[in-house]
Amino acid sequence: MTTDLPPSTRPVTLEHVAKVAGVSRATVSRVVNGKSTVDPELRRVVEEAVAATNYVPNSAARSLVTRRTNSIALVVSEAERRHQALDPFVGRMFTDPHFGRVVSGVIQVLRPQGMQMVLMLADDSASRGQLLGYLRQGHVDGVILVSSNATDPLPQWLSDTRIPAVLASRPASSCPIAYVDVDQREGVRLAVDHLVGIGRRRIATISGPLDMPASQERLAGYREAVAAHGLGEPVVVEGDFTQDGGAVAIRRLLEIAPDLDGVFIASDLMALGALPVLSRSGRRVPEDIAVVGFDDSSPALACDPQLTTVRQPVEDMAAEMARLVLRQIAEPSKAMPMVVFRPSLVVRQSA
Amino acid sequence: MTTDLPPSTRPVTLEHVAKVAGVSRATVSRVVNGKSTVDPELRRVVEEAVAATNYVPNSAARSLVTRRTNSIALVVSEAERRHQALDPFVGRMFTDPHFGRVVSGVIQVLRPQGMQMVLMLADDSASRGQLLGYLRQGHVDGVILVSSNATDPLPQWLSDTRIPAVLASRPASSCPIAYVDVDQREGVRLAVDHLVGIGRRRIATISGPLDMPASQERLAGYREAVAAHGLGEPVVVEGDFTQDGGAVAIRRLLEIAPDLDGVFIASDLMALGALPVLSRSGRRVPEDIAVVGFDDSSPALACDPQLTTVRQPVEDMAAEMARLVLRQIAEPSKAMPMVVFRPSLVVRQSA
DNA sequence: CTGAAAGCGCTTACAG
DNA sequence: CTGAAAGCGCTTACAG
Repeated sequence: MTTDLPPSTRPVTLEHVAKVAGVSRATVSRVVNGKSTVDPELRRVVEEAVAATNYVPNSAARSLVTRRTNSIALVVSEAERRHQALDPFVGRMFTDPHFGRVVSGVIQVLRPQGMQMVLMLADDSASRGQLLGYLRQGHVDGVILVSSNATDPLPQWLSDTRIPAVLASRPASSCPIAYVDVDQREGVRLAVDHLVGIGRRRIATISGPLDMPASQERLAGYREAVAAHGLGEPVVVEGDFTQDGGAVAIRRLLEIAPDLDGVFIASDLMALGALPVLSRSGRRVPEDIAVVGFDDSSPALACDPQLTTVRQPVEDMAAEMARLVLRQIAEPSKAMPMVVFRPSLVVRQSA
Repeated sequence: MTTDLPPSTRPVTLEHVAKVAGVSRATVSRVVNGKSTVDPELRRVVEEAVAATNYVPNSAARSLVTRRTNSIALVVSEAERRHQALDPFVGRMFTDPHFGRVVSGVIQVLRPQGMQMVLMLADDSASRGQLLGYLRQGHVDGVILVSSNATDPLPQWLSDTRIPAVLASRPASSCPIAYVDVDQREGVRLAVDHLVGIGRRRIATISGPLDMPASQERLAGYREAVAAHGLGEPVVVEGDFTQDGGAVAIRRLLEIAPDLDGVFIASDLMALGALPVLSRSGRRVPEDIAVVGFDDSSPALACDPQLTTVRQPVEDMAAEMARLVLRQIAEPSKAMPMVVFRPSLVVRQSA
């Protein structure tokens, strides 16, 4: 528990423990690694020596021979930023609570396995190249890729190199790689069904950027649901997943279709931008227009009224990603599993 | 750029490159590590061989001899959760955008140095013990500690073990360790000065949890500023840095001092909870009560009206933390630097 | 400037 | 079940 050794002493090695226990290094190694083939009495002696010396194995030495590092990379991949000079800070995605939930879910399963997570950012070709070198050099045992970039070459590269890898969503272009995703269409169906259930008939949508697969899926889900309920012409405005973008989009929507009584907004953050516009236009939420968002992120609670929204089980999905890499590491196989989770609807005040 | 090698081939080693270049391993090593003492012609030959073989050094082998891992740990330390069963997910702090900004700032300076960041969570004594073992085993070269835990033993442990380390804020109990912080009092002074500047005289505060040093400092700053302006009795309610807590606190404040015309709220999130209460009580913001928050986090923009708030240069502070660990790693010294940043006031609509 | 050799701390066949 | 020994891939005095 405490650190008894003089701080600047050389680290204790297997050799040292072996001497204390009066056995060979091999035996100490076996005990430390929990191999069963050790005499109980010897095992006890060794364990005492380990405790007495405060021994901790050197992981570099271990990695060198086992070719395992007990760590996986969580790679965040973003499109290249245009105005680097104006915005010197990297990794916009890091400040997204969604990212935090992914980290949480991943760490949750990694930790009990003694696996560590190294966080990497790939946001231009230089960093992507550096990343590949890093992976090929075997610095991590596998990778989980969270990409916000529709034209990301990483999924294909990962797939080519056969490094154990899992994507946080369906790859934009089909490529043989494991991934975890949520059933986007199902989520939107939930939203539209709910709106219809509370009597809405004139239901529009604000989509996400349509170069992102998730946005495409959500829009498709909207169209399907509207058709299924015989709701007439779909009304669609494309948004950009930002708060300001939500405000702009809802204004356009009100111009196009002033008689709306329901809207599905493809992200909570856009809904957060949209609500004040609605309120200033004299429309009450949910009485005049019912609003459903997507994500169940913190903006949903910041909304006034609080947002009814589609929840993805992000932590569960992240945990599953971790399990999938771990499995690939343990037993490399040709199988590229995909796991699709079901979303749920969180009903609050806005619809 | 591309991966020409058959995927399952053995990795290329120094040995291999040396053979191709017709030199010794030592020479290849020197070239790869940029040692200047190599004949230009030989260097060229080696560089070609490296490129031709697609050589990447094995980092475990390198670490084993250099005793450097080229990685640092970003440790998030939280108090133990009470209702583990109800809340199976770990690392609440990860979803805080503040954390994302720290990651961003740290990665920004680590990356050009080829250093990696491993993310670790310490949230109970088991994980703290595991962490210590990990550090002593030399798995990382240094650590940056972000602690939300007032009674965290980690700063002291880190200080005892002499591992290069930097804290993200002043340690709760004084202990000799480097840290970076923002001048909390100065920030509050900015807020109160602004409120006075727009004519407010009856200014209260909602503090953070008073077992946290940052909360104590902010409260002290409030008291100082109120005294400096001769504003009469301080009016204080303790909050808990949550949205709901903000709502509860503002209600109490209105009971205690119904004639308030200004309030400094020690976090934006609490302000987000407070504003709707104010509005429902019939008070307009900023006309009747001017509100200033702290953090300039996303809730500040989610507020309606948008929040005037104190901004900490979080990314800059995080970058500085990274520089400080790096410096400690490069030249271990007794000096335990502390760097204090100046906050600024972001004026929006609420005051 | 270059190379032969030792050594970093571990794991793992291989004998016994 | 246990130990002696080889070997993982690199860096770095040390000679030359």
